[in-house]
Amino acid sequence: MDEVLMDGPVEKLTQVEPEVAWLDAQQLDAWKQLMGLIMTLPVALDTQLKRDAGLNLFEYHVLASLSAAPQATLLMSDLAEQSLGSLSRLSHAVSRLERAGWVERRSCGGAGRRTEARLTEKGRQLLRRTAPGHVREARRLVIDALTCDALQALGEAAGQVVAATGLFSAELMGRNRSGDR
Amino acid sequence: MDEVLMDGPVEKLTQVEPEVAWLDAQQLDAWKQLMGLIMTLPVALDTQLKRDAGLNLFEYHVLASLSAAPQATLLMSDLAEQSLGSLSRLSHAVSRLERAGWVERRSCGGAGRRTEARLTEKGRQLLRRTAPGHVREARRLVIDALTCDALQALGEAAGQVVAATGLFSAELMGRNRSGDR
DNA sequence: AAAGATTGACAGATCAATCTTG
DNA sequence: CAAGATTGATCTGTCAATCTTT
Repeated sequence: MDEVLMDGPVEKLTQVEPEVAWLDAQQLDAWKQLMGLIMTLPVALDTQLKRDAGLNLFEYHVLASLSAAPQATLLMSDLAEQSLGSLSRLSHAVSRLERAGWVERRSCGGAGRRTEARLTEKGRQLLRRTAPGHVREARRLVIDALTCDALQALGEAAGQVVAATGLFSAELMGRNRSGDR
Repeated sequence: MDEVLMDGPVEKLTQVEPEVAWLDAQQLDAWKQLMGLIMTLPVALDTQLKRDAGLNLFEYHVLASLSAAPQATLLMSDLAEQSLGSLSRLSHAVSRLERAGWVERRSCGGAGRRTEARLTEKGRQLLRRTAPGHVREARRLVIDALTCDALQALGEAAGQVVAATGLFSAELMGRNRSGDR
């Protein structure tokens, strides 16, 4: 079985492509496991949350980010960063959450069309009810499935990948380097 | 800033919930990095593939799985497993790929409504053109962003998470345990 | 005009229902 | 009828265009 996934086509490339180094067997194996993770874990987490609370993972993150903020309130653009999503994705999500009565919007002064989102009491209650089941799933799939060291290593590596994408500010994800604070 | 994400609400639970152990600071940090990874990496890979080849990551996996199979042909249900997706998701995806002329369906005898998918020559060419850019992105974001050891650790951990979800057969993901074969 | 946010059209995923063949 | 696959409705995310406020 000649894999033509990441170790390259069998035939020589005659492309303009500036020569890529294909992956060796070890790298390829790690890559496949990682693809398994990203195709699998979000689905599993979404499924549990949707079943038990009618939320998806992103919406959960939105509620959780708000609940952690002073006044349970955050500017939309800050909330987007905290929740690891685009502003557009957030805006749609908040519309849904607002419709359900879990979040409220409030436009506030300042440059641009500044808007704050606030977690309602009803939203806080939902989160309180939902968190235990979510944590249980997190433990089952990840935390308790790995040794302490393996979990640390996973976290470290994940952090470096996120940094490499450049999609979210380093400070946001920060606070994990060994022994600080 | 009292986080109410995974370390639990500040107030005591008065739920029927059978007591969950909240995450400690280290676990929480690893979890957050992991969430960063799964919200971030698929988006980055999809973006590159869509821009350069009009494919998303799942469709790429479908083509790649076929190209690695004998006769570049696979039963739909086997292809779904190989590509890490549901049968329904696959069916929709193959319809698109077929419309574009990259894959062909062919119903074949046997129990149920057995159908084989085959990579066309045109599909193989697309994959050949597309692979280098995808590998380059994989290197940039993951392979070359980590030390060799960190990558191995990431792969190992990812494999165990996939196993914990139970979503894909162990044999499928297998072949990575230390030193076998 | 620039920052901040929303919108609508469209592509893709999921779920439940349905179809097909042995 | 059971295994295998498809379908359609519905929901979510993305992208580009647009709106609003300073």
